[in-house]
Amino acid sequence: MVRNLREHSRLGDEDIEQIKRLSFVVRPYQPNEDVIRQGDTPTAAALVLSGMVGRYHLLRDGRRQYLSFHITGDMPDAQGLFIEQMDHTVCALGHAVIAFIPHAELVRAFKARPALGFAIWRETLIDAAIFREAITNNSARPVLTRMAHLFCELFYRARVSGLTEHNRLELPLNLVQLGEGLGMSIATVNRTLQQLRISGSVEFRDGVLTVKNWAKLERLGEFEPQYLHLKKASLL
Amino acid sequence: MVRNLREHSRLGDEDIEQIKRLSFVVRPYQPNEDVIRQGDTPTAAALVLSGMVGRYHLLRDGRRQYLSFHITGDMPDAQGLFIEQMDHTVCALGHAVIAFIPHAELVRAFKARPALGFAIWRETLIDAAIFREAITNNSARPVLTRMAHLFCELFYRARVSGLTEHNRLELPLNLVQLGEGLGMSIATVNRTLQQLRISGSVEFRDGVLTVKNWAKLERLGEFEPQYLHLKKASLL
DNA sequence: CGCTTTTTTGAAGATGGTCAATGGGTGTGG
DNA sequence: CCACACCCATTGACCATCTTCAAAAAAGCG
Repeated sequence: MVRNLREHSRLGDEDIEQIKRLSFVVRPYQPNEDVIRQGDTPTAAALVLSGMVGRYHLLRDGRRQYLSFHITGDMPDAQGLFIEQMDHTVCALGHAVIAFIPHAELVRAFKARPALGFAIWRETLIDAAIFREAITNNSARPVLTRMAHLFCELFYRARVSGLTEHNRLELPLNLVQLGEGLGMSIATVNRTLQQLRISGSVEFRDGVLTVKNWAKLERLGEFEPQYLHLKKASLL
Repeated sequence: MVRNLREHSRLGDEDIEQIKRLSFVVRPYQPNEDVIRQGDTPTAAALVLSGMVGRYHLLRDGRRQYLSFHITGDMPDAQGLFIEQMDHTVCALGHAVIAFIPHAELVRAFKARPALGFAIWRETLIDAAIFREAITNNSARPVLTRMAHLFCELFYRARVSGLTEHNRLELPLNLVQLGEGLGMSIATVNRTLQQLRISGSVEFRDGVLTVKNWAKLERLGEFEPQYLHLKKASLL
């Protein structure tokens, strides 16, 4: 958590101390298991310790729309701190381990150390920037570009957090979930994956993303990482 | 601003006092004039005093993707407080008047009165909830539902803020901008508007939205306002 | 090995996009 | 006052993209 906040915010020793004093509960999750559901009122904030989680809206007809994907170090429901009712569901994608920090303790820490609150506030703002990019991605880009862009974003974020091995990233998603995130049918997901593979830029198979040619992938996805607001600018 | 924060947050007298002490600069804008541009580093936060503003991403090919629309009382760039570089542009839709409050003063106020900071934090979180809904709307709903949903959201928010006259709302948008917000071509926007008009639920003409049948519009748009996290639950 | 789940493929069809032309309204200048 | 230009809305025809549906192949898993 500390490492992650430092990716984008300056924190003093006392802020770090304050973080270390926070209590928490840890719990593992099965693939596809919900962590918090739409309509719930959480009293603790989740922090991903390992694995991945996703957030999704449930549609009238039972379909899902995935809104974002989160990796180790992310707080996928920080908004629960100041918004009573969840308007979406958070669920584990593969196996995941989550820590829960009581809201009351966090709020107390923010009052003692405003800078800590500002850092987490900033994290929720970056979250919003990622949502904005998803609006643009899903609304205005053709399917190939759209998928390439998502892969760029996921790989880039994982890279910054040190979660990639060389050019590989574990991505516990299936075609259905990819489609539910990108707003395309499973058939199109499959065919688009093939196009990407043929292009030699990236390959996604069996839950592993392998970047063959980052420059090409970035170009295909029209990816410009400024919106992620991370310090390490262009590291690839 | 006070009225708006109170729609969703509890504030004490001292918080209100703190707000009243903030200094600001007011400036009018022409239709389509940019308020803050992608890449800029703002030092003051904008508050809409009258009119409407929109936020948009600029695409490679020069097209725009509108991300959200904001009405009187909104702070469309609160994220600028803790994010240095704008990742999108804010622009006036019709004629608009904007107040600018220096970031430094706001941060000082937050340190003095954490509850005030939490209230504005909450506002940025509701913003994010609106973005999430836009992802779902633009990715997973057919054009008629999608447009109906947007109209529901805009009318509902305006209604809560007391900006509607009976069943009418001034919406300084043209078909191009509607299309750029909903991810559809101008031809489809036009044809979809006609369908809505024929359905007898809503009419949009010459920058005025007229709700003929709210219940029907809500049904068409699969609109469920919980995601707006406003206190006044179902007021229509 | 049988069962389920996931991926892959093909063909048909619908939705929405592109393009091009038309029309209405408004403002400007001759 | 009229002619013209310009912006925005409107319409039609054609076409591309993507979805749907159905079925087969492949991959886990008891």
